[in-house]
Amino acid sequence: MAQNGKLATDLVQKLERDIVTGVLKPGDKLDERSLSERFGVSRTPVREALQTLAGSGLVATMPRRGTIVAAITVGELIEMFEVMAELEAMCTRLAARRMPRVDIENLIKLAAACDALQEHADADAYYEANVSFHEAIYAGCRNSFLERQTKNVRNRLAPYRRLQLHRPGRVKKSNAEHEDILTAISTGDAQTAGKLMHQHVAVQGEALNDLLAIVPRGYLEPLAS
Amino acid sequence: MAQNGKLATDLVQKLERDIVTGVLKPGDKLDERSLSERFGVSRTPVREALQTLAGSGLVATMPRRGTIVAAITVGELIEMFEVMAELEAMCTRLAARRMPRVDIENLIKLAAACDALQEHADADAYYEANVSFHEAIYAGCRNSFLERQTKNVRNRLAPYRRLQLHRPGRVKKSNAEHEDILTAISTGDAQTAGKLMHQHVAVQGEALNDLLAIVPRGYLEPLAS
DNA sequence: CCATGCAATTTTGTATACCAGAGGTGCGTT
DNA sequence: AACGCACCTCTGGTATACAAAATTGCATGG
Repeated sequence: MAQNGKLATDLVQKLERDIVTGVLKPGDKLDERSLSERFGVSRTPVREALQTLAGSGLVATMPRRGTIVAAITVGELIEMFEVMAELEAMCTRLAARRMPRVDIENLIKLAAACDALQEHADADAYYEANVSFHEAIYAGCRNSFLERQTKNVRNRLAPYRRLQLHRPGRVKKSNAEHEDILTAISTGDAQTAGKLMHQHVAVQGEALNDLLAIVPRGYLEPLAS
Repeated sequence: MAQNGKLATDLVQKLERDIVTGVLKPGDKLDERSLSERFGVSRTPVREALQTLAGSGLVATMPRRGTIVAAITVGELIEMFEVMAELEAMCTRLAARRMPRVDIENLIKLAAACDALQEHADADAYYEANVSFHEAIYAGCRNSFLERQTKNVRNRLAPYRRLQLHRPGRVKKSNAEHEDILTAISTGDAQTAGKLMHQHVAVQGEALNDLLAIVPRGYLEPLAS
């Protein structure tokens, strides 16, 4: 969407990856000079990149105060999960109505991949597979605007979502829910598919209280100061 | 969200207003040098402003080709209305559950204001009143993230939405729908309120075909080139 | 010893200068 | 006369230099 110069675009992607994958943590300071030295470019493209990231909500910049990786408050996080559940439910409802057979076949494979990885200890691999499954559904809604919007919110939640994978028994249950969603989509039952997906996502938001007990103090609210 | 310098922020607001109110039309070229001369600043803050606007989707910039006011294709427009209907429905469902009495009283006043203006020829005044009514509902959902998200989509649709006001009989019907939504919210019937709002918004999207007959050729698709 | 105020340093915000790429125009050739 | 190539100009992209503001640390006074 936001097409800037080549250098700036590269930076956006690199920083985005670092933020989403957790290399950069919420609250981390993003100093323009250090970044420009680290990537061997001047401050101008760095600023453009930060600007773009601020637009998508991944970083927050306060005037004359600098830029940090967006540190979402608990309240915001709950709000975002509420919206995320609805967006994914909408994607799923539309996917149930519009997804062509061949794409559903592919979706089945992706769900199977999640299943295959659930026993393994490699949380990252499972996480990736899970993302692929969900993104395939986004694509299935045949509404590229909705798809972008949903991916955007998901990206912003990503730094926090990783924390929730470690909850015991959740992965197994999550996979079972995938199955149910899949069959609902497959039979074209849009209402059921949407409702199931809504629960599937909302349960993560509702688990925020549990999650807070695990999170290191000061991790979620450094922006509050 | 995207906090840049003072000058750049001013520019963002000015340009945003010009775009949303239709002073700048979709497809209009936004030349950096002209803008910097016109506002008496250098190109740097202008670029930052354009960057921010690109992030929110109001303008589109192609590398080495310059920046134009976002010209949405008909397909995108339909997609966006589909999402808009859902977002507003969600706001309304939540508002029905969470809106405090005093805010509902205010909402009643805003609906009355719409009613009062429906006879007048002044389309702009009615348009503003209508926006106020809808935004009061956004605020009522008590989810500031959802509120921002919804306003953003509304802004991006704004340049096109104005066209649809002139459809005969629509204003009267629209006001009647406001009444129904209002009573549903007032009685806390979230499901009904949401459904009514969804229809209220979606009907505008469905009317796109009618609308296309009115729109000057080349107005909607200049981006396609 | 602590608090308050001033100064220096660090970092962001703005301006300007320079470079590279894309598009248009004009001339030459077929 | 038409098509193609080359050059030129115009616009965006990048770098650097300069200015303003905020934080921090030190010094001085209570």
